[in-house]
Amino acid sequence: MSTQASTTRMEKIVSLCKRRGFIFQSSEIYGGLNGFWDYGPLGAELKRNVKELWWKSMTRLRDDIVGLEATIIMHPKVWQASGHVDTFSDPMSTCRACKKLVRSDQVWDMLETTPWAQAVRDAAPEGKPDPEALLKWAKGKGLRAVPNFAFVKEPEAILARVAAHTADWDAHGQALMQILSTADAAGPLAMPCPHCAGELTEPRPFNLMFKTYVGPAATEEDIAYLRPETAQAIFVQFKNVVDSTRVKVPFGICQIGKAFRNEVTPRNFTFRSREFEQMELEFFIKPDEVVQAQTGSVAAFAPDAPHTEPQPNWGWELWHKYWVEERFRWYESVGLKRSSLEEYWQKPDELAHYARATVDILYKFPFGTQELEGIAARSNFDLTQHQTHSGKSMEYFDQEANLRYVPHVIEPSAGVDRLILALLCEAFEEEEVTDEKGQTETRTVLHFHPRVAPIKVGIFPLLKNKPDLVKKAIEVRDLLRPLMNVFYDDGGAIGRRYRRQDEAGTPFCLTIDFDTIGENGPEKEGTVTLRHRDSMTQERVRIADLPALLMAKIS
RNA sequence: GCGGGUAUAGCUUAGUGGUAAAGCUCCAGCCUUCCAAGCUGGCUAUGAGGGUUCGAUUCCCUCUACCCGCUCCA
Repeated sequence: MSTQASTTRMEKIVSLCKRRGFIFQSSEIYGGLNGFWDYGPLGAELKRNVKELWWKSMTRLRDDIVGLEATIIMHPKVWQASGHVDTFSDPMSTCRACKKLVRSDQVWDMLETTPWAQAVRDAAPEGKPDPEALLKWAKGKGLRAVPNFAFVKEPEAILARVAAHTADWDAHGQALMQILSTADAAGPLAMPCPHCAGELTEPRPFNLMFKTYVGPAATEEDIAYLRPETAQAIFVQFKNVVDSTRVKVPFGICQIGKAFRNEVTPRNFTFRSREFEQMELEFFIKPDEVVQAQTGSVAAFAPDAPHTEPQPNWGWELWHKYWVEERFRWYESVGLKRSSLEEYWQKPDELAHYARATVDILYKFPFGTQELEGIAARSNFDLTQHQTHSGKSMEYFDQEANLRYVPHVIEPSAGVDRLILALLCEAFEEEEVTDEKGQTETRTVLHFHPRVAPIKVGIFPLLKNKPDLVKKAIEVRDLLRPLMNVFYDDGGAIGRRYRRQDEAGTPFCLTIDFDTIGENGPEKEGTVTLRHRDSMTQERVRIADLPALLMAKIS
């Protein structure tokens, strides 16, 4: 899809979301708030359905996973142990030339291995600049390699500043490098961009964690954070769950909940938001050594073998693979085609320091193929961290193996809001429809899987000025209402009402007509028209059969 | 945070330094025997703040939000 077409498609989806009440801008009447979105009536139903299906597939349909619902604000030490306090607050600089965003504290490290920076260091033995060598480089190789470098642009003027420098030169050449990077003699000293040698802006703090204060005093000691992920709560409560539920490794703890990140750039509608919801599972497994000791071997990965039935001799690799496959199956069950998804194995240099392997499940959004879920093999990093920081043992006693160990973990971690957006993108279609008169028109329809559709069935009396039809329609509504989300509508022509439900993604509509109330003979009495959203076909169904028929389709 | 673009009704668009226009949607009524029919009536808008001006939706500035890049990994 071209950029133009994909942007237009995305705009249409955003517009539909607002028009029909799926997603609104947060605080819209005050101008909105960057990175925050609300779900309207239809969106709220859609999201509830999705979360419910995930929760059900994790907890109720399995006997090896239990649920948890923890608080958003936790002890600040949790985030020190997890590493978030360190990794989520970086000073950042932007390059004025190439506009890249760089972590300020990594600039000097990055320059260590940069060829052009090495050339500059070569022209300054022991950190003491050699003006002739520098000038030669600036007018030759430097000019070709890093034309954005301030020194290359004005070698003579900056060399004069180097000569006027009276303080000591440091052996790493940082003082020299800063003078060479700074274009404005009157301004503060700059750092060079490791990518293009352009001038970097002043470091600015980027705190990705939202801070708040616990208690009214609001002093430094009261600082707490809104959780940037739900996973840590699971690790923190690991012991309590083990002690209270009789679970045995391998087992999982799952949680759905809000998380908060002060993103640099919220973008792409709800895709990257500052307040978002996660569905995370931490699946605890035996360390490979324990599996080895118990079963004599750790099963090796075989590319063609299915990994649908867990085995006692599985090590982390097979458990990881198992969860990747499970998660793909689940995405297909809520209506994302396998062909719309991609599986991406992170390269070794992309892996977080704690991860042995991470697979991303990506969805082909109109704005690009982007991550819905990451499935990480995290070893026992997190539990060990919390053991160290809290001083409390996170060891599990394995009766079968007669061993004590800190379990390893496989973490499938999904973004709910991203999934909702993917479902909307997947479902959205503008169809050309030709009517009886040969006129073509556009039918906007959301092809949600009935399982996730916000409204399951629309219920219409064919005509609203015929009390018998209305009365019967209300009876049908009351019959189905306790079982599923129904929408009763008697406004406008019947075709209009069908189309309204198409835009809402309602898979079924029922029309109560004169046959239903027995005007055309007893054999048709008690039947209604069941209209299907995707095919627009109709069938005749007995009212008495509706509950079972519809329940089968939506569950 | 940086660069580029955009901002008029619920949606899509028009227009103007002097009363803001239309289509669709929505609401009410009439009509209507299965795919956005018709008739009548109705609600609703210049993102926020400041400046220039007798007068600003229009010109200028600031802010905010959205879209596209840099960045990001739920």
